[in-house]
Amino acid sequence: MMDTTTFSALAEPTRLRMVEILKDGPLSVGDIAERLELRQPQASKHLRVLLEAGLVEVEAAANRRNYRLRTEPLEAMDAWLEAYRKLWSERFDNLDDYLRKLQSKDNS
Amino acid sequence: MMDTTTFSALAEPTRLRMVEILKDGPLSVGDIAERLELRQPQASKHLRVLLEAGLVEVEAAANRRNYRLRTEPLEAMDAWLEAYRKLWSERFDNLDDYLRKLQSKDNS
DNA sequence: TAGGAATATTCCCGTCAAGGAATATTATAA
DNA sequence: TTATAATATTCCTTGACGGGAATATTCCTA
Repeated sequence: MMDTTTFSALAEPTRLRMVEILKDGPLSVGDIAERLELRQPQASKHLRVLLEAGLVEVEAAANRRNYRLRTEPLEAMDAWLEAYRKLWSERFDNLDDYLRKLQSKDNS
Repeated sequence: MMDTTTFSALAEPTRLRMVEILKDGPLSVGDIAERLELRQPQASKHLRVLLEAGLVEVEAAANRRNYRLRTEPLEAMDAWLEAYRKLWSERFDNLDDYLRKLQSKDNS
């Protein structure tokens, strides 16, 4: 059973971009706001949602607050997806079978 | 760049359950409503969202409409996750390194 | 301790999504 | 063609969400 909180958090385009930006390392609120061309309050608000979803963590550094990506929810998504991967690999196998049959017909 | 449509669709618990139920094969609206204890209109409405998100496809069969899971959006999620997998595998590697160092210290 | 930079929070407003109930639509069978 | 089963759509209401603007908070530094 997958927690929909992660999906909710990532369903907002700005927050998805935040996650993508944070992939390369922690950033302060100001940096994030600047890169995404957001006003600071909006950045803080979206970061709060990501924080409560467990997708980021904060570390206070002097005046700044550095947000770092947390991978646990993404790992959970990855694990959730596991049950579905066989669906498209099966299809691929079927196609593979089909192509093999075609080839053996060609050779006969 | 990941389309947030998939996340939006899956952010709703009922729709996520629909996807999970459809993993084992196509189902009619009535079957879905029954299994999830939904009223039929709500089932239809949620299925419409999934349909527009490309997460399901419909096939009319007599009086029924059978909804089948489509894997493309899930494959896209899987591909999107790829860029993040190294984040937790790296951590694992670091832990692995750490444990190796501990062990070599023990042996000295 | 006062000032200022960085960040968080609150309030307000408009929009949108979801459920309930009723109704419309489609297709089958008699 | 008509009755009925299965499904879709509409209307209504309510609550949550996101942006803007203003303000509060926190922490450093002079």
